[in-house]
Amino acid sequence: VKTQFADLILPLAIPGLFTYRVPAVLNGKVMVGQRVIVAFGTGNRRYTALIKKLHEQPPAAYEAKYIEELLDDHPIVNEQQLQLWDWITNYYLATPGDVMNAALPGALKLAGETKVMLKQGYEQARDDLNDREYLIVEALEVGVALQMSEIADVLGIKGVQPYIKSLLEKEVIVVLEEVKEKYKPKKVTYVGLTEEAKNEEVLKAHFTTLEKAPKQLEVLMAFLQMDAENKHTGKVNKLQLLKRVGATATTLNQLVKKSVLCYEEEEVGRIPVFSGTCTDVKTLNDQQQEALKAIEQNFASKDVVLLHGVTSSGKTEVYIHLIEKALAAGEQVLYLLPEIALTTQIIQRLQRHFGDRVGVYHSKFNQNERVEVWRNVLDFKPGGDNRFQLVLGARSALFLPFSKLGLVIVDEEHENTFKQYDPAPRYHARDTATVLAAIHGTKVLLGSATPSIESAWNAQQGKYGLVKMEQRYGGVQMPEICCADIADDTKKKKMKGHFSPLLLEMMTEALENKEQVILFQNRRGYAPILLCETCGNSPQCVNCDVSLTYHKYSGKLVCHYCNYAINMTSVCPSCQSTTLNLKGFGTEKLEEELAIYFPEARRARMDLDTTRSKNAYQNIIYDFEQGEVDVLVGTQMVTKGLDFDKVAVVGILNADNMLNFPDFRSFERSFQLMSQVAGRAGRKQKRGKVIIQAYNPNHSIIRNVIDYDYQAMYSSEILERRNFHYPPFYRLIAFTLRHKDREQLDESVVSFGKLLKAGFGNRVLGPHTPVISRIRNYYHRDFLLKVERKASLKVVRQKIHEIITEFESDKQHRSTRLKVDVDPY
DNA sequence: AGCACGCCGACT
DNA sequence: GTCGGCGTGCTC
Repeated sequence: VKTQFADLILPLAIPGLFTYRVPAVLNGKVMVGQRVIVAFGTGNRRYTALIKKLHEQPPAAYEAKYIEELLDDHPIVNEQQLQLWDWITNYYLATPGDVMNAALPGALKLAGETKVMLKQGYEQARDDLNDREYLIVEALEVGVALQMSEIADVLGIKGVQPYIKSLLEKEVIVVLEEVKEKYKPKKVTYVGLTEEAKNEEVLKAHFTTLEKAPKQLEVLMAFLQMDAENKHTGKVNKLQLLKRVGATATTLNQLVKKSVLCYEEEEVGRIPVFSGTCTDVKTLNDQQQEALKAIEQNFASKDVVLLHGVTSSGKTEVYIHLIEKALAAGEQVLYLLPEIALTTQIIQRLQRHFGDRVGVYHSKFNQNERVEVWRNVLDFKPGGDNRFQLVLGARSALFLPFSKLGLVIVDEEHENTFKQYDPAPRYHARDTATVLAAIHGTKVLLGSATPSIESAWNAQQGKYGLVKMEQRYGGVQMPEICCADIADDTKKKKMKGHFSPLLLEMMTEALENKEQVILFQNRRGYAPILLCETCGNSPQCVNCDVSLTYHKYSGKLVCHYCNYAINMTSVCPSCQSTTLNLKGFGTEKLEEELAIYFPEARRARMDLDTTRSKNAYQNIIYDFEQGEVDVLVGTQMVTKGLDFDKVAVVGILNADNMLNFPDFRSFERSFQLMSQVAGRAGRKQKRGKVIIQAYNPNHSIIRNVIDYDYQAMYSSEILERRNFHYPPFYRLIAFTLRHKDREQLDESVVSFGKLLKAGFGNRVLGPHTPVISRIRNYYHRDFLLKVERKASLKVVRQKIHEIITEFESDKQHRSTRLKVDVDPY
């Protein structure tokens, strides 16, 4: 038998794979896609690695280490996934380890904890120890094994390694390499009759003896009753039983002690089983019917179809029909949504049709729940009755172990949250989804009311199919949008706080009619900055190059980049004068002004600060839905996933704010955001109103929003993009250099710039100092590379690799951090 | 990423 | 003198 070798992906940001030797006992048992435990690096730390390739070539240049343990009987990652991982690694210039880290749920990556404990007979070496070694021994004498970090705490220093090494040599301690399974199955305790009590005579006898213990008798009776209700399965949920009787576990334990009842544990899923009944899919109206037909026709010749349908045109119902067909064909479906649009509303709607076949996967799920979804998707059997055959998820759901995808839907396709910023791999879920679909030989449907310029362009070029839905469902009218000129209102002193007379009037009317209002302000906090009128200074973050933002509820000035915070002050820190003034405003301030002008209205605020806890977001939406709230103030979050019937007015407080954002996408994004919030207004009975407040009401984008003219926005943007070499005509790759020392950074920037320009000439823009030039004490500089869309990506990638290698080979730049972002958003 | 090795400043 | 800081190189 030949010795096997395995090329492994390690969960680290190191390029390439590592070859390990398969021990004889595992020969023939190992498979690609299984997890193994290996020692890696000088410290022999244990990692969970994944088998990428098996072969029989012993490495020539080094002696391979052995695989220590095989964790899975069957692969947990399939061939299609590995193909996708490869594509992401290459396209986004990431490492295999980066991709593995993004793809595998944390609980599947076992933590190798190095612990130490005292060795038998350590006392002999006791006199031979220095102070620190003695301290370690003393700490260990308590009897528990300690982690390296715990020992560091005991000593109060960082580098404990030398002492550990010395203690090992003196044979005072031993090292334990503990690899812990992180996933813990959830268990439920059931109660059943013991074998002897199943005999009727014995049970009768128990009844007699228990007459003196009425509470126990009551529990036993309840057990028998519940068992009968359960159709005599012989087991009853312990907690339910206790709840029914109002007894404590002590009573039940007595019965167990008397061998009447016994406990048994059973593993259960954490994800609740859908218990409602499924309803049939709804009949589609004419527009939906046509759209469905058009999508299917397009799928015959195109891999991707863009469904451009106005807000509440009934896109979801079209999706449901397509999903139905794919599921009926025994295939899996992936339905991607931006995180914030994944509300109970949409989940319940799909569950109503597809019941238990719906699975959900997003970032608010804990690690154990994620593993359960993963395993369920992995266990998919074509043609079987499968849980999680349809997965509704945020971008990371792309990485689930699908084996037979029949359809991928990317809803709200234009959303920039589909792009992962940090950490690597910096992938775009929409673009990755098209690759995933291709691997599975299936189709992608992109949906949006305001498609991204890229997708619209692809559709126009015939690369994607295009299907439109232009009417709102049920004949609901589009809201009337008007603009308030707040420059003029300010000049004439007609503004009340940040409210224009027009907005105030509309809100008053709506509230009088018991209708609801949504206010959109794309900035959280109370006021962005505190400005000193005397010296012009404003309190800055000590770690980042930004002004601190005032948060009234906490009485603090907070940095939105690193969370550094100081107490609010009434004295200028730089000139000691008391002429401090708050400039600009955020959601919190808006909510407060609301209390002044609409004291009667019930208010709620929805932004990052109010939705940190798991259910906060759902609760706010629920309250608003139930009419418990009259005015909802929020950031971007209010633009998504909300379908309300009573919203009469939507106010956009400061449109210029987003239009002036220094980014080539700011017009596109402003159009999308404004159109999306506007879509929240006016449902069944009445035409809604949208007020856009702006200093420049004649801005072309605002006009486009008012006229519902996507096409005009698209045309002018396409022109700009073509002229100034932006996507979709050019591919962008952003490079960011970071360093704690500004001079070192500048030196690196010069060298890197030279290399980049030597390779790509005038396609390189920069160096450029970002708006926030320092974050968490690191200074930043950017370069932007624009390459022609038709240029060979392989060649570009190769060149970039060479440039980076050359740059990093110069020791001078060792401590400069370089980040590469392909298709930055 | 994380660990070891090696070279320089502040304490006994 | 040494302890402990951090820059540099390597990991199958």
